[in-house]
Amino acid sequence: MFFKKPKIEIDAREALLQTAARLFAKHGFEAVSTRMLSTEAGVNIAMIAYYFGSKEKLFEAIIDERLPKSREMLIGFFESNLEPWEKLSAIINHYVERIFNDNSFTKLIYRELSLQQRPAHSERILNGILGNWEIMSKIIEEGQDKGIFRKDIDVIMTLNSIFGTISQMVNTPCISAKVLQKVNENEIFDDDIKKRLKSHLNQMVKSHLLINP
Amino acid sequence: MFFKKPKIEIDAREALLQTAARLFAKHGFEAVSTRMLSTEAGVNIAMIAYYFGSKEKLFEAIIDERLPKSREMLIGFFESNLEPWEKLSAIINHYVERIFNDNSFTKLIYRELSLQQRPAHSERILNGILGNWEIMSKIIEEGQDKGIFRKDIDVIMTLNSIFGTISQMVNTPCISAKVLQKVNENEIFDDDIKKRLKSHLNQMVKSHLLINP
DNA sequence: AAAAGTTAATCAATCGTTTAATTAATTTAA
DNA sequence: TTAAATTAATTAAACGATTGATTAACTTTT
Repeated sequence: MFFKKPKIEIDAREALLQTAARLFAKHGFEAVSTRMLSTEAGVNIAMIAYYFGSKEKLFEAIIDERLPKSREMLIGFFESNLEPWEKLSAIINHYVERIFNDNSFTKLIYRELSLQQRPAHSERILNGILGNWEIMSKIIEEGQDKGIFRKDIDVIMTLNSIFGTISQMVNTPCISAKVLQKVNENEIFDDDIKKRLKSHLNQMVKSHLLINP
Repeated sequence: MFFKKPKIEIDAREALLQTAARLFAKHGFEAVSTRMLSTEAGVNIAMIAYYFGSKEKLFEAIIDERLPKSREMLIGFFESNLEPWEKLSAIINHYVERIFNDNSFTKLIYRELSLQQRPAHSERILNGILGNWEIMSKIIEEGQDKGIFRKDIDVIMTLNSIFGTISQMVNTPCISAKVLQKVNENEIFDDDIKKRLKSHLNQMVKSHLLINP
């Protein structure tokens, strides 16, 4: 044989992780049965316990795998030599890009925080998010120290608005879809809307933060 | 007998409606069993089927009861003789007041829209919200026509930010609580934070919308 | 007497998890 | 290099528990 058989199939563990992230985001943790999950992933139901211990620990594995990536991005911009506003703008654009590419994980963690049913999950997620907010806060404070940003703004509430705007698009795209008269909810996540969201967020935060917009 | 025995106890139907709204908001629809619900409401489990037909129809009854109230408030401000900005500001303040008073219903409908598991529910909720957004849009357009509001802003994205900011506080108060170093999540919903949220939203939307802020 | 409301018990279905048996892959020993 | 031994991976079947819903008997109200 000249060519090895290409290994297209991913292993059971990875299949479970990916399928679970997608299904949990779509239907919610409780609504996804272990049977539905294992069938969709194309593996035996016992593989959940074998690789993760339980359905709940599978959820935690998803969180632990994806949360750290967000932090790396933020630190990258934070430590760059961009001006404060450029840093903030770059981060906003990066977040928008990400959720338009794949919003399942964001949907997942926001709903988990909203429910607060599983303290272990919430704790993990909260610690991750807290670190991100601290970095964002520092950037805004940096801009204030440099005399570029207004000092009479509420930093935490401003972050609430930035992430609130984004999560509104992630968690209830059906509203925007209906208002924009799209037939299908997924039509929301196209290049046109992405551009509009970026432009709007930048414009709004800019006029809110900058002393000389 | 001079005095009738005061009827303090609410009937089974009302007890189920109130308890269900609270529990669904806290734990999610799937996580609330009919046994947990009926026990908490202090009625027999069979009362759910007797009064509503099923657990799902009980959910729909909650929606149909509360959604119309939101519309009345909006129309009231819309038809008032306030200036566009005053209308918008009053509505924002009203929404903030409401969620700080009781956020369970808001939490409920946002999670339902996020999940989109039960199309009948989503449809009901969406129609209600769509009407609200249309009224808000008209107010903004009214301000634009009067030359008070900027014309180069994205109306729908602006509404996304307003409601996104509010729903961020409703759905993930734990983030704000952690950032603001509150011990308990519920400490977020106090008068201080309410004032801050109102002030921030007004300030941000004002500088975003008004030509002469 | 009729209707409305309420009860405890039970229904089949599904839940997450576990078991014991079997196959596949890897390591060890000759 | 080969065969045996060991470990890892996977399977179908079953576990007890819980799910939403229903039944028929009973009590209260009209």
